[in-house]
Amino acid sequence: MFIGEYEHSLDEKKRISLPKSFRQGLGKKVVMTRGLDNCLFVYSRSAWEKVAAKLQQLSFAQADTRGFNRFILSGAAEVDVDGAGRILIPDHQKEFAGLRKNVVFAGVSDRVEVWDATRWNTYKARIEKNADALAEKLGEIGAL
Amino acid sequence: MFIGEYEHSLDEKKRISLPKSFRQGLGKKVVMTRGLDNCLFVYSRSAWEKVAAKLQQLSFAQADTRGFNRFILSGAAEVDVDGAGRILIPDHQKEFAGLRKNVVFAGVSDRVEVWDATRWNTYKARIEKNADALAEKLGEIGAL
DNA sequence: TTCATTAGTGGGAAAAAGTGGGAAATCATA
DNA sequence: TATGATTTCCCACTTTTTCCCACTAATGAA
Repeated sequence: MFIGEYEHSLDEKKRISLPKSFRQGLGKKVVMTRGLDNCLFVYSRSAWEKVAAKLQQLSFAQADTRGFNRFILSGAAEVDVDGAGRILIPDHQKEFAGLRKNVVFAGVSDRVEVWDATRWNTYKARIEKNADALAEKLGEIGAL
Repeated sequence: MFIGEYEHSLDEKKRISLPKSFRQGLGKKVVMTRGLDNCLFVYSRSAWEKVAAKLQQLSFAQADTRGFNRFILSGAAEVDVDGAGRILIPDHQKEFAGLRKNVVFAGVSDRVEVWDATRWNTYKARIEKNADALAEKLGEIGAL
């Protein structure tokens, strides 16, 4: 269970250190994928295998499942964690998530999300503002 | 399981190096076929045999499955990987996929796709735009 | 306060991946 | 058989990646 928010910086070699508290849960090899709202998702290898197994059941005959597979799989990357606890962000993912120097790691239950700090702050401001309203909605459907 | 996106360049001799991370999974001989959406599919020999077996199960009675068989099979070629990890793209496939100098390799489950970089970027922009709809689908199959 | 420890960061050197091009070998054509 | 074109093999250059070490700021204990 990953929780918490950490801001780290991406260096010129596109390396970034994982927050210490996430390292054990993620292991020495992680899989990063394109996520929603322009962030990246980071999974441990075992968590990723569950996702991958489901995707393999989809056929390539339909255009939308082809697109779906390409979005998830070609947008993913298996990444090694180096001796200092850092990972290397692939170019296409850096671009997708609009990462600049300041990057936020956010723990969200079974995955870690990677955000550009500016985008994160904008997004966070919005959800903080709407938190009360969201809570009411969730209450109505019996989630809380 | 192939994942990730890599951009390499096709040289004047129509050679192109396979991304390092795909080489082991593909082996020393690969099968390339016409793919869907104007890209090429690259399979390892063993993965290709599974695809071929599935195609053989399709009936010859219907005109469209005959056509599909021809599309895949007649456009296929077995290609050797050279000492530097490069393959030679046959002329008709180069033309089919509209490959110019910049070429993208995309790992998609059991196959590697080969795209002209420009076409890929256009296609990718489209699927990224539809990410929300795709995400709902992901939710349905319980993958995320 | 001082010292030791550790997380995060930066940079240099070695290694490897990707790329280009020449020479030998092969094939086709006259 | 001779000639030219194409293919194959090999070597070399350049850029990128990897590995390792070192610095700094923060933390906590003595």
